[in-house]
Amino acid sequence: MITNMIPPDLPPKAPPTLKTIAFMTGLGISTVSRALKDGPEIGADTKARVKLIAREIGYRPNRAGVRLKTGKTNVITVVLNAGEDGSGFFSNFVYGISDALSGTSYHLVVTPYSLSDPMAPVRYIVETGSADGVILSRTQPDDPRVRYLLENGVAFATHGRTEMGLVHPFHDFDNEAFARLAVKKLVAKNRRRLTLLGPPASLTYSKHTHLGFERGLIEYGLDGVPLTSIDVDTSLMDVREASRRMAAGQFPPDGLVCSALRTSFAVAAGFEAAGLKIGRDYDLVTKHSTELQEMLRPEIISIPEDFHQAGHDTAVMVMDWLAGADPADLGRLVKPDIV
Amino acid sequence: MITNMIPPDLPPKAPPTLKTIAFMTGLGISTVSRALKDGPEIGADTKARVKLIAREIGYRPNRAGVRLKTGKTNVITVVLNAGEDGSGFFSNFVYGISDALSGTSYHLVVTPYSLSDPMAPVRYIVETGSADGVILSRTQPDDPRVRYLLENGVAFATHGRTEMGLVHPFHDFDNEAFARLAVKKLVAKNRRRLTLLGPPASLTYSKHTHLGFERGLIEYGLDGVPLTSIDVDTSLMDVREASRRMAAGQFPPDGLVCSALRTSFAVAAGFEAAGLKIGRDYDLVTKHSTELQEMLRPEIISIPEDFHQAGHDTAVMVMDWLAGADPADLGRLVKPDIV
DNA sequence: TTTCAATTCTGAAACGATTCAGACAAACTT
DNA sequence: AAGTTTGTCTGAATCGTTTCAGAATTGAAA
Repeated sequence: MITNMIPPDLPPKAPPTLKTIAFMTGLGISTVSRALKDGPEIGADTKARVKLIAREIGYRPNRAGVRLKTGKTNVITVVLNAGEDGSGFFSNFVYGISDALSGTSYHLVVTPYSLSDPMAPVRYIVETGSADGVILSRTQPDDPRVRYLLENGVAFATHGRTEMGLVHPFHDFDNEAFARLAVKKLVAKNRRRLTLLGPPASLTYSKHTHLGFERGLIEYGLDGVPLTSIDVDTSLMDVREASRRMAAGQFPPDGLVCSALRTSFAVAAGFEAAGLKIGRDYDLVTKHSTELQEMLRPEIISIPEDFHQAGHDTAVMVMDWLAGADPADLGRLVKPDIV
Repeated sequence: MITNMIPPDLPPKAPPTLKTIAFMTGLGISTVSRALKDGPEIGADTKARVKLIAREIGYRPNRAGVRLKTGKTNVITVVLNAGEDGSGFFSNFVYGISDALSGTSYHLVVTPYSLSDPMAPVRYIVETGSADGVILSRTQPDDPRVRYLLENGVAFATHGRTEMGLVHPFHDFDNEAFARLAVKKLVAKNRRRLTLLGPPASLTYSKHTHLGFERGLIEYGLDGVPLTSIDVDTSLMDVREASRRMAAGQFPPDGLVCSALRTSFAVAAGFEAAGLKIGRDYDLVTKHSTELQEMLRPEIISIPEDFHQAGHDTAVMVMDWLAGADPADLGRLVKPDIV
């Protein structure tokens, strides 16, 4: 607070506290406290009186007071990686969380981290007790953050699943179904030489995506090779160049499955640079999360993934856990929409 | 905190406080407090001893305690509108802020708001004292949020300028220079019938953009009409449809200036639907903030705007203000890069 | 020897909320 | 009439930090 610009005639008027209400009602502070949270040992009319005044003067519990006394921070932290914004993941995910938090007492704090030390923010949160709950993205099969949070008894939810045999809330998109569906769509366009540009191998959904791709190939009696030199985290320039070389090769794929919209644009650019035309020489299936896609390259076939819902879901799960729900009951796998 | 999963053999081990250090050193709590902040009335060796132990046991001041006593929240809040994500504004801006905050004691909380009530979050922050500083975007010429924050003595910075004759920190992109430069680029391509698809009229930078556009026209002896029925906040579908109709008209423009990348894609899609080809029948200049643009439509001429820097700048300004700097000295207008 | 000042440290109060252990009536038992 | 229960309400302690008003020790000046 900068105080030197408050008009001198308007005294700053400290915000009302329990003491204010206690004074106004003539009651004790502890009575007011209990009355506001409907304690059973407070008379009905007293409660009504206290609540009326509280509403009237716009009383809001002081967060620092509550936090100091109870240890409850009323904060949920989302830990995000700075690089992970494929068209709108970041904003949609965060707004999904805010939507879930709005109307509750929770504030949302955003903590970024570098891929070089994913544990740092999680350790900070645990050591300083700076949040009641945590939301993680970029989940790995054996995720040290998950283990650490469980060991320290902090509520959290992940975007993506783990494979550690540990129970925790998660929201995941069914990437296996996505990849299988993608293969199906390519086969429907008579594509036979398929390839997959998936997520980086370290993330759990890479496995699911590859599995779905393989299953799709088997289902239609095809064989294909997933790319290994590049993934959806590779810089767009490099993806374009790799795609160009691939397209210029002897047997370029005629069907591609790609796990991120922005990357698929780079692929299309690379193929175009090699003279291959989408829809004629090859087809491309990707995920999309914004309406942008059809403005840009309506020729790209896309299957929607809703990051807003992912954010909303994970936030609700964390709050439910904090409210006493069993984390074993919290988890959600979302099938791709078949449009 | 969920406590029921802490291994029973590892006692939770409460984090160290001043009391812990006081006990370990044999000093009083107040001495420890002063020693840690280099108070002048503490002996040099005592300070060294206290600091050594503090570092050793990983002491971190309890935020709630500090906040309760001093009123300082160590929080900076960025107030963002849910709809405003033109390709990456949100994530780049937020990461710019986090970058500036990392290494300081400030946490970043993200508060969304609906366009229907932009004052709500700002009022909440002031009334509950939930942040030391605020960062605003979508600044208007006569912005009630700015007036309100100044009146209440809360430090803040805006992304975009105001025109109220009030002094406050801001970061702004020189949209006048951008629009003028855009006209210049179109003229260089022999375009004569220009139009502008700018920001919504309510935002300050709309004025700047229109002014630059007008000046550009005058400079080259052209006349042109800015669009009024649509702006860069209009839904992409509507922009595409409006653009299609415009392109199908009797004298469609042959040069467009557009203030947002995603919108320019919709414009291009609309013109394409009307059979007009970019580079042949018309040209299009827009801003861009991601490498995506050249993957997608390299034919679109683009001038970069750096939202990461904008976030970084505004955050630093707020912290400087809080540290005692004169807000009159804080403000920055960034010229577009001439590539 | 007394007084004064400088140096270094400490206790207590305060910030706002919660909660435990009572206190005080009024209404019941027996 | 004495004791017990029930229904309401309250004081005090506590969370971790900061800060004000002293206190204790030392050395020097008078």
